[in-house]
Amino acid sequence: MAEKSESSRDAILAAARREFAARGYAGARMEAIARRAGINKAMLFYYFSSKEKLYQTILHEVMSEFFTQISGLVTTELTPALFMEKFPELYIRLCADHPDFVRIVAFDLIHNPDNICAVMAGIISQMTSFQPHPLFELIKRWHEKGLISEADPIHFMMNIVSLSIFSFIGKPMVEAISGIRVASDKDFYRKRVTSVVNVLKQGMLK
Amino acid sequence: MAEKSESSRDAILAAARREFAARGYAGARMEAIARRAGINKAMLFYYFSSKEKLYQTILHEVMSEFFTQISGLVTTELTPALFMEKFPELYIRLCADHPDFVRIVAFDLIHNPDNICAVMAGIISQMTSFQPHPLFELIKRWHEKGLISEADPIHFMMNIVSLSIFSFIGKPMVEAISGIRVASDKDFYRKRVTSVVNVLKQGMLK
DNA sequence: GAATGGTTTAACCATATGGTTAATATAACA
DNA sequence: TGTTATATTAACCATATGGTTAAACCATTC
Repeated sequence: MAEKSESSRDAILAAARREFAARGYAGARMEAIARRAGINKAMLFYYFSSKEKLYQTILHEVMSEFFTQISGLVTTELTPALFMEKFPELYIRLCADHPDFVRIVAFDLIHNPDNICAVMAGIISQMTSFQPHPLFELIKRWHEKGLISEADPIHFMMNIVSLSIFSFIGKPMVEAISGIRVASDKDFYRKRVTSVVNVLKQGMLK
Repeated sequence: MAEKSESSRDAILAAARREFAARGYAGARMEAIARRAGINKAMLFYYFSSKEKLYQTILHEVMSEFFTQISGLVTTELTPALFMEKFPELYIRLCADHPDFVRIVAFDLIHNPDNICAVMAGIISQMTSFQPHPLFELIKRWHEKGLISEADPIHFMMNIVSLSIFSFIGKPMVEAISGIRVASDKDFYRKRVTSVVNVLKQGMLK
């Protein structure tokens, strides 16, 4: 019985993730989530008392996954060069493997930044393995030692994150404008990593 | 009377732009648009026969503005260095001046890429002053001449566009993670331009 | 000043949608 | 086997929402 209940809950979460990713919060339909999960709509409200609550659960799940993965990076003996290699590598793979996550987070960043920022802050404060402040201090020291050219850690990170993530949102746009369609997504993202790492190391390493 | 009609139409368009940007297509309410425009809801349907049509009008308007501005760039005698300076400069200013535009386009890129790509393609094909294919050919030639390090024009453009646009979506995220709040948006985006231009020129120019 | 044509409104309508209820099925356990 | 707690469903409900209608308003023209 516990099994059945678990499978229902999981089915709901999986279906909800897809639906929210595909249509955004306002566009998502509880009915559609139920159908996708192969259950009755009333079940949704049995397991999750409201649309809002279901959404927050998903959001939390998604963000946790991301931060857990990233925390693995920062523990290493970090050099700027290593960081600029490993971060895009990890981030681009992560986004490519979980396209739904990117859409959900991006949507919330655009339309509900306060909420998602609160969720992030909550997750970070609960994690013992990853605290961002030391990372930003480290970046500052890298510049003081003359290892990197960008003095402001915010812009340093922004450059890395931009190059890593944006293609997942902007790819269709660049394709539409250029008229060039990338042949295979897998190849595209592999090439993306090398291009990003090159630009970063050449562009920000002193 | 023509004045009054024009002002109603314009009021609707302005209100719709704000509402769609704030809540996305599905979350936007025709009622709310009417209220924001200071008119009756029925007026919306008098001027724009449906929500979908109103949205498409906005989308078209927004994209046209963008492409018109960008077309001004490409006509110049273009060198890679010049391009890497002027493009981020223009793009970041444009996005900072029209935050609604960014949100609308980003939303559609995430949830409805086919539609917005079709709109883009339509606008480009109608413009005589900007055709992207020659630009992409030019980029290819820059690499053949040994002026830039990235061989693939798609990734070359992707790097430039990513660095220019992403901060408008990701700023709250980086702020939340770092715990650092940027003091003034104006200063932030000015610094953003210099940081981006530095990375690009150092990172992609040979 | 009445006819004309675009503009504006209040009052409606049909339907979609988040959410509820009361009853049933099912497994576990005493 | 009867009791209990959880899981599941069909049928509802209230409200929100995109869209409509018919009448009024107003400026212009004849």
